[in-house]
Amino acid sequence: MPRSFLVKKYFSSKKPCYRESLLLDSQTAFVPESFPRAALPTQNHSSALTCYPAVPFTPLPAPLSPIAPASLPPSPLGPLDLSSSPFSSSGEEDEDNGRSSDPPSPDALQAVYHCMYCAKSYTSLSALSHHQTSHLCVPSLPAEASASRPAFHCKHCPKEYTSLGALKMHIRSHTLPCVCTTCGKAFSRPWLLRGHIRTHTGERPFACQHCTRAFADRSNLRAHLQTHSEVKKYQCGSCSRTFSRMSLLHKHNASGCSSPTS
DNA sequence: CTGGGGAGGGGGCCC
DNA sequence: GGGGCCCCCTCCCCA
Repeated sequence: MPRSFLVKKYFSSKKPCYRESLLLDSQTAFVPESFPRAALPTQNHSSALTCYPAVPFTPLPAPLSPIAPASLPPSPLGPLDLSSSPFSSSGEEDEDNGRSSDPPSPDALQAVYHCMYCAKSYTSLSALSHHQTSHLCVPSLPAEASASRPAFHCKHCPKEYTSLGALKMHIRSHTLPCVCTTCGKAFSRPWLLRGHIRTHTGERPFACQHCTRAFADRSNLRAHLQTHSEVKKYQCGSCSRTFSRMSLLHKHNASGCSSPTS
């Protein structure tokens, strides 16, 4: 059984902002100044299913603009909340589906239209309408608001979605159409299969710039990069100790954090 | 017990 | 609308 069907995420209170987290992870926050930025490979591993090219690593050219790690506010739950830094003022990084390349949020302008689900305000009705649709996939909708929305139910599990596309995507996790020709293991998406195939081929296209290690998975490289950082991404709210992984923080908390704040 | 690597899944964004 | 890709997250296992 897929592991993710067993346990859902511990902390999902904040909607992830990928644009923001990408900025933090790969550009600024979690790489101490003593380390240059990691060279994450660009999107050139898409052909792993059919061939296994040697992937060159092109260091990202963006300069370091580090946020002083020592000044990071403690965050008892999950990642350090760097969104509260001066680089992301309230409302500036709108959670408008992560499309932060758009003009600044209307929050900074004269807001006229207020969202009925949250505190956001917009200067145009269209912007408000677009924003409010983002609430319609949230299970905690007001009943009267969700009652008129179509619901697509998964026939394999109790989950339901507001769009057929989302449901189809979910159903793939049940049907597992991507099958490894080597071992027969099935996956929901092709890129998952590609990552799995690397376990057979030994391909490790994601190399650490700080040591000789290489990884088959970008997420694992990212986690590994945390080990090179003196200030880890996840911080205990009680003892301010930092950890490279959320799971380590969970273990730390589960074992009973008795360390006084130092 | 802790830290880290390996493997994998889900949701979301972009093209 | 679908596919590709990304990020976040989790669990398992081992040193």
